[in-house]
Amino acid sequence: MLRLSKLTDYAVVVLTRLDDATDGGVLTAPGLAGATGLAEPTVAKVLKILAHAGLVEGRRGALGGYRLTRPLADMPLIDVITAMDGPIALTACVDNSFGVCESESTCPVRGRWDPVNEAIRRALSGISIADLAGPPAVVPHPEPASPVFVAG
Amino acid sequence: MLRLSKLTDYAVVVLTRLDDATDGGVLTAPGLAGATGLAEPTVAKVLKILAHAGLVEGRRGALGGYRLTRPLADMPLIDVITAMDGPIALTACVDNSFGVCESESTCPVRGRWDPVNEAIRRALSGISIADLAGPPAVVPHPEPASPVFVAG
DNA sequence: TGCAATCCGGACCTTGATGGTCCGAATTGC
DNA sequence: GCAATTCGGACCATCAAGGTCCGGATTGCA
Repeated sequence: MLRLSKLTDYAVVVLTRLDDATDGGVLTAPGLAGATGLAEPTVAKVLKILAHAGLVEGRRGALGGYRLTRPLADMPLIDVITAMDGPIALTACVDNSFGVCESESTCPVRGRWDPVNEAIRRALSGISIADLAGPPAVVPHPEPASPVFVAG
Repeated sequence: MLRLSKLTDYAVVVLTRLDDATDGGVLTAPGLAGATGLAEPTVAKVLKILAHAGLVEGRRGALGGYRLTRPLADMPLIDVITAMDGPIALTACVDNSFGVCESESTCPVRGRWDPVNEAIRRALSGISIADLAGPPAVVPHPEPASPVFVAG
């Protein structure tokens, strides 16, 4: 399905929420859970991963919480995806691990996925989280009569 | 991981192999399995899906087999991915299914993934299977000194 | 100094999709 | 009529993702 994990989706939601109160203030995991409507342990898990990647900063103790390390406009989407889902690699045989593919000797596309990965990586680098949050996103109900579906 | 399924990878391999003998001749599933080194039922499954998508054409009976419906240069990669993995949609809440997201009312990125999907779709549309097969792919061993264990 | 709030790091389990296999039915050429 | 082959579906095993939970460490406050 060429889908990225739900955690990545949650991460974007959490980051945008975190941006709303980044004026020096921090937000706690339960607070973010309440603001986003997501389960508290899930939000905590997302925040931990994001903190590990350096996208957010956690402060322990009472009055602790999380805050952004940089504005969302300076945070390309690919950073979040890489943090949550790992590096962009459509196929396993594209990295430097040799010898793991049993049909290596007969594989005609060996190493040929690189430009594809590069194309996607480039497409994703030009989009920031701020672009996703965009203008105070109040998407008007997109006309339920029209069959809008994003087929490839 | 933003990965596509192995079946898609197999499909590209099978298609390129099929291109080698598309001069009017057809290739059987067992024949392709032998040529690619993949398991026979797996190849058959891939071919069935590709045939259903119209990318290859199957002919039954004795002397039957599969053949390409068009040259690989006219077959964009996105067609194969769509056939094998379904339509490109990074997140579930991007399609027309409304009301399935429990945090729909509070989600700040609602409908914001569309440009991302579009960017990826555009990046993938510009690459054909022929580009992946590329020049008679004999990738020069990039690591001659590394422990090369050819598993197969 | 003790207590409460909060993050941190990991283990754990469930669920769903994926990968892979197999079988019977239909079709075609000899 | 027979053999070869695709077609269509069902079936099962495996694995990663999604989600939950717990103990420990850190910080601020009374």
